[in-house]
Amino acid sequence: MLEAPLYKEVKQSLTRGLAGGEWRPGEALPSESALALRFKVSIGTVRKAVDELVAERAVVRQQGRGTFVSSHDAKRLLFHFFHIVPRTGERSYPETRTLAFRRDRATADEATALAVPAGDPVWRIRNLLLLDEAPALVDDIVLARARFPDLTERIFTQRENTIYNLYQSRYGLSVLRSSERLRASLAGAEIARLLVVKRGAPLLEINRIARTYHDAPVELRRSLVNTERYDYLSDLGKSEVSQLT
Amino acid sequence: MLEAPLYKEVKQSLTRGLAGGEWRPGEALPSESALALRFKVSIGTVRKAVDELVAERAVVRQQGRGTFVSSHDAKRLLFHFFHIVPRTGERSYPETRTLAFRRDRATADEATALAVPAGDPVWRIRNLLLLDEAPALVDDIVLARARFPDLTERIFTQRENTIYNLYQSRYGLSVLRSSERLRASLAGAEIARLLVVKRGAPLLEINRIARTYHDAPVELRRSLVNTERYDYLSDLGKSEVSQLT
DNA sequence: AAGTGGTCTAGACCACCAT
DNA sequence: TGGTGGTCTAGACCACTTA
Repeated sequence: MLEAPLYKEVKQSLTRGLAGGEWRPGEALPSESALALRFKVSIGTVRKAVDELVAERAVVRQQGRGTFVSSHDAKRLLFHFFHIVPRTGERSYPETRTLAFRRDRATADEATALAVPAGDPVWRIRNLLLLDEAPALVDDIVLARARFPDLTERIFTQRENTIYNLYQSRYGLSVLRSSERLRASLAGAEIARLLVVKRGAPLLEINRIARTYHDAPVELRRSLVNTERYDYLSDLGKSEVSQLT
Repeated sequence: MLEAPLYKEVKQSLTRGLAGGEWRPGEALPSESALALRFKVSIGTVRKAVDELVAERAVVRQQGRGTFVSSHDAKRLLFHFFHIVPRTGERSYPETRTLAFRRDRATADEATALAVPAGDPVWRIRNLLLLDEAPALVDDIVLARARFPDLTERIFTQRENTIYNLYQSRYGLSVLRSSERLRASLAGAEIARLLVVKRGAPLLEINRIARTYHDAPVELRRSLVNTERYDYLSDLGKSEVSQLT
C-alpha cells in the first residue's frame, strides 16, 4: 500500500471539491474529458473515479447532458432515507409538524456520535410525522450547534423543502448515507398521546446517524414508529443492484 | 433499447452458468482472458461484466488467484444476512435449535412470495436461536417442498454448517440477497416462554424473503427478536461503499 | 517463472441532449 | 451540429499468488 491507485487520487480530489463546495448540489461537474486534462490522466481513469462517486450517490450521470452533484429532491430522499412504507400500496410523503425546538448540551454518547467535544451545544428538535394524514412517527433530532450555528425554529419550520434539503442548501451538508439501529420498544404516556395509540403499544425505535462526505456525522435522529399499518423496509442489494440490472 | 450492451450479455451468460451449476460455489471461474476468448469480446468487456457480479456478491475476485463463485461460509453469512448485533461489543454467531419440522400447505400470501401455486406443499420449520448462550430469536421458516423435495428433519438438523450453506450445497440454491420488512409486535404466551420474556414484551418482527439468481425466491422467514440487548443493524451504503473506499 | 487479477492508456464509435 | 456520457477495443505494465 505504498501508493494509492491514480483513480483513487482523482476520486479524492473530486470528493474534496464536492465537500468544499467547488461544485454545488444540482450543478454540473466539468466534463470527463475536461477532468482528464485537469488531472492529467486518461479519460478511462476519470470514469473509474466517477463510477465510484455514482455508486456512493454523490453524483448522478445523465447521458448527453453531463454529471451533476446529487441534490436532495424529495423523491430521492423518500427513496433512500425514509424506509417506512405502507404494508400494502404505494409509498407516500410524510407531513412534518415541529413540536419542540430548543437548545441543550450533548450527552457523552451524542457527542461521540456527532464527533464533537462532550457537553458541546446542540439543538434538540421534536417532529411529529403524519402518513396519509394520521400520526405515524415521532422524530427526536439532535444537531451540533457548531455545524448549524444560526439555525432558528423559524428557519427550520419555514423551510420550503425537506429537512435534509435545508441542511444541504443552507449549511452545505449533503447527507449521503445513514446507518440505523432498530429495536422494539413500548409506547410511554407522552408518545402514546402523540401517536394516538395505547400506552404499552409496540413501537419500532430507529436510531440513525446521518453522514456526509468523508463519513462526517451530520444528524442524530431517534424515530418511534407506529408499525400497525407501516413497515420498515430493508432491501439491501436492491439499491445496489437496481442500476446494474 | 433495441440491443443490450455486450457486457450485459456476457453477464447474463455468466449468471446462467452460475445458476445452472456450471461453476459450483467455491470453484474458480475461467480466467478473464479465457472468458474474453470464449465470448469473443475484449478483456475490458469481461471485466465490466464481472465487476457487476462482484457488486452483487455472486462472485469474489482474488488478485493473483482468480475469480471464485461465492460460497456461504459462516462469516460471510453472519455479515450479510444476519443483522442482529449486540448493542455494544462484537458480533457473535447464533446457535440454532430446531423446535419443529413439519409438512403443510402454502397460504395464498406464502405461495405468491415463493412463486409457487396456491396451496402447494411446504416445509414449516421453527428454530430457536441463542446468542451468547441465551435465547434471542424465534425463526419460522417456510420452504417450497418442490425446491427441497427430499429434505428431512434429520438432514436439516444434522447439517454440518449453516442453513443457507445447506440450501447451497445440497440444493444448488445460493442465497444472494434478501429483502426484509420490519415491525414491532408483542410477545404472545408461547413466544414469551421460548424467549424467556414476559407476555406483552416488545419484540422486533422481521419478515424476510431470501432470493437467489434471477431474484428467484428460496426461503420465507419470520423472525421474532428480543431486542433488549441486541439491535437490528441497517447500514445501507457501508456494504456498497466498503470495497470502494 | 508463469498465470491471475488490477491499473492505466489512447482511441474509435455510439446514443443522447441541447441548440 | 457539437458536446456529453456510454460502450468497446487492444495493448502495456504492475501486484500478487502459486509452484
